[in-house]
Amino acid sequence: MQERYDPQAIEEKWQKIWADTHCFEAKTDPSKTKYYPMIEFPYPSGQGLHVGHPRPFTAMDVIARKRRMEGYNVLYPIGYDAFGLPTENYAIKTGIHPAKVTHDNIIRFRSQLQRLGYSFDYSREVNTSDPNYYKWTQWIFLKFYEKGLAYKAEIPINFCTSCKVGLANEEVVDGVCERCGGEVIRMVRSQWMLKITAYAQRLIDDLDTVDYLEKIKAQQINWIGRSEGALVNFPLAGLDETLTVFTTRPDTLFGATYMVVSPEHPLIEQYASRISNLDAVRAYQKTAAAKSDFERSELVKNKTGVPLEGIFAVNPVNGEEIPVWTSDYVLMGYGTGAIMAVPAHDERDYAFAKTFDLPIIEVVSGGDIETEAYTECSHGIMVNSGFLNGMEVSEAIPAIIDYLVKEGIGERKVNFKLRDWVFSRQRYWGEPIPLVYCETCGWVPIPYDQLPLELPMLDDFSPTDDGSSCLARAKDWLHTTCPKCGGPAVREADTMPNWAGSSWYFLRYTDAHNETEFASRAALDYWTPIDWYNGGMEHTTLHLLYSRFWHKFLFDLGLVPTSEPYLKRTSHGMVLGSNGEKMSKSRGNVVNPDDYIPVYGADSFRTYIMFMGAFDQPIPWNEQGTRGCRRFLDRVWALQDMVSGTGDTDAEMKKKVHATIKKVGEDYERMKFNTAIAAMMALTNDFYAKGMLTKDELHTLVLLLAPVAPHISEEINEALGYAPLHHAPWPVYDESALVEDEVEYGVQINGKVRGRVTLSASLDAKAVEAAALDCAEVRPYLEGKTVRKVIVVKNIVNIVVG
RNA sequence: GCGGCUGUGGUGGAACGGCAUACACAACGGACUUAAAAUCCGUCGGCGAAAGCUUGGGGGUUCAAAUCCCCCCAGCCGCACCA
Repeated sequence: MQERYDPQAIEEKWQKIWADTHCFEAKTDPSKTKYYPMIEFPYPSGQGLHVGHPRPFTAMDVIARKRRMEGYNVLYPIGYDAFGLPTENYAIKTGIHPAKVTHDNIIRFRSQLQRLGYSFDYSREVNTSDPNYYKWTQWIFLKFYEKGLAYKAEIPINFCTSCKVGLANEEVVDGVCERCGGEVIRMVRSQWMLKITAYAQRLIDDLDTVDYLEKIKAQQINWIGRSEGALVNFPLAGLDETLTVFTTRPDTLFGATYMVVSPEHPLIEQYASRISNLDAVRAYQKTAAAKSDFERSELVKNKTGVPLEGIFAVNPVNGEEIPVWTSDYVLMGYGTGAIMAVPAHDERDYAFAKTFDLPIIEVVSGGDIETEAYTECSHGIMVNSGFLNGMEVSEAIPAIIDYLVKEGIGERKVNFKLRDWVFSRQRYWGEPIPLVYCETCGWVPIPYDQLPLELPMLDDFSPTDDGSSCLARAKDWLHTTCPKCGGPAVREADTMPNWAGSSWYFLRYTDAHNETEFASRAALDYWTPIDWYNGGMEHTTLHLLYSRFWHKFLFDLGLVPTSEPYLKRTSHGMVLGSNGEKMSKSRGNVVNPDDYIPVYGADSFRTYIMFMGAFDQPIPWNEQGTRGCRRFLDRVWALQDMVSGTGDTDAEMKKKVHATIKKVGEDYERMKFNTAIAAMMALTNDFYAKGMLTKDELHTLVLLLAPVAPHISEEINEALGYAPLHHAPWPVYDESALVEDEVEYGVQINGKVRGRVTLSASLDAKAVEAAALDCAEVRPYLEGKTVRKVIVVKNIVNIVVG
């Protein structure tokens, strides 16, 4: 008689064995086939792990453990994305140094992870805020600088006029500062940028070479936002100057009745003296500056704007003079910051023209421009458009572009929504940007052999009055000498964004302790690319794109062996609070796994987090379910007392066992963890119904269960007398055991199931059809009707009558 | 607003275009117990008198639709300085 299932004792025992034997520490060994699964490393927040973390961690632990059982050399690493805003804000509030806060949080995270029994290789941990790590982040940044892909630009930041601090978008709530409710303005600062747009086309094209979920590819493609069109130059009346616009619809050029420039467009400053209503324009610019791009495009229905009185443009194809307006629905960051407005065929322009009573000229027939813009863009017929008249839109586009090129008034242009990456933050808790500014030499990089450029130790982390990070107050650190000329120089006081360290951490895992390179070529050649990367859908556009960009850059320098970092990318749904809302401290609905492990055990917790719902869908936390999974593991444990004999109980049970092997293996690969667990529950129920099982059958069950609930599986496996199962072979099903000799057919009349017949599997379709027609349950439905057609497919017979 | 996704019993969910509701949770009944808990065994979607109807609503494709297409409604995620 086995003792009662005691998860605490079992889990402690096996976690110690795994740690003592270093069995999950990966060894670079080219004689073995590697497998590199990865999760997104966590941000070590002060709240510790919440129940959302274990969902992806457990999922990939299942994959990692299954791969080991399949004989692969597995690297399943873990690290900490440790720079960032919450830690810095906590430091400002408490005066405790962020490095200390981070250190303590990481200790807590690690112990929580270990208690969940993950098969991480803790010997390769990375911490992005460790100088030995960010030395290489800085090194890569200098490579970007060296290749001309890091540059300075004037970009607005959110600035709280009351606390005098630059704010993240997230800290601006309803247009005011989240902390003090003060007014937030957009203040232009000179910031470092990374030229991700240089890689836009390759970031789209290379998606064809990787196995990402289609929705992830779609998100990336839409975010990059490639569109083909033309640049068109509009001369300004009476000035030796043209206003250039980007348009995807050059075919509608004859319908352009006015132009709009963004409130930040340099044209306004350049010709300020000619604008007769300058006060109104200035006032409008000020209002627009307070809004984010997001707010601007959101308020699409109520269009606002001001004409630039005194400035007119000339439509280059028909010589018409048209007014120039400024409006905040035109964004400086997209295209040229100016548009030609064709209200008849663009919804935003239509709304604007209606608001300000501007002319609307139809140039594509087929719509009703009295009521709405007609935006059909392929088969409409051109009208009121000179030489384009009579063409379909699809013909008119190349025709007008040829004309523009020939006349020297425009050119073909591919445009991307993707913008270059603003890489400066006015913060303390980030990687220092390793450049100095010298009056004589300009921006000068710090020599590679002087990296890392460490953050200076400070006591006060609050920002300075002008919005610079507190580094600007560390005078001893800030003032230095120019590495080039030896003259006085000032360090860059901005730091890098949190995204920097997470853009290459997967490379460091392959060789985490290397002091002379970010990773050795041998380690990179063996371990990269990552075979399977799972993460949140919320990282699909930014982190995923940024890290692919860095990887391609390193590939171009010959520093990594592949142009894509991840072969496969999947995503998990968020675990919501029990009220169905996103878990957050402010909502008070955060659930911590620490509350459940002592009560139910880590295995029950892991099983439930995988069982609770479809892995790719969001799901509210529900404590009750953990109890159900504990009940399941109790029942598995108690199977030990029902073991009798070896081999198969009987042919019927053999079929069930092998069907379960097949189902569980396939479902793990498809990330259908919930149905894999349901299948193991069902098999367990079958053993109970039978009242017995063999030793081999129990062994098979614990092998299947091991990736999800490794501790209890090891314990039962050991009690059965087998060697530890974390490298035991994954069970193989016997196809011949699955063959059914009878099939139950559902018999439908016109698609509705009316009866069923059980027939030998060897019968052909004709015989099945005859048996179905003769079935007692369906005969009444056939009386007085003509059988028009009978379809026999799989285990369905559909009889069409009329 | 733009982009992506989701909608099935009291609840979480299952279902290569092929018998809707597997597996659990909750509830209820029984056994065991002085009793309770635990455990084990069992019942369990709704409406309709019935034929039947029923996968957010409406249309379509198909022999067959939760699944594919179109429109609508509701909700979730992201939107570039949260990570």
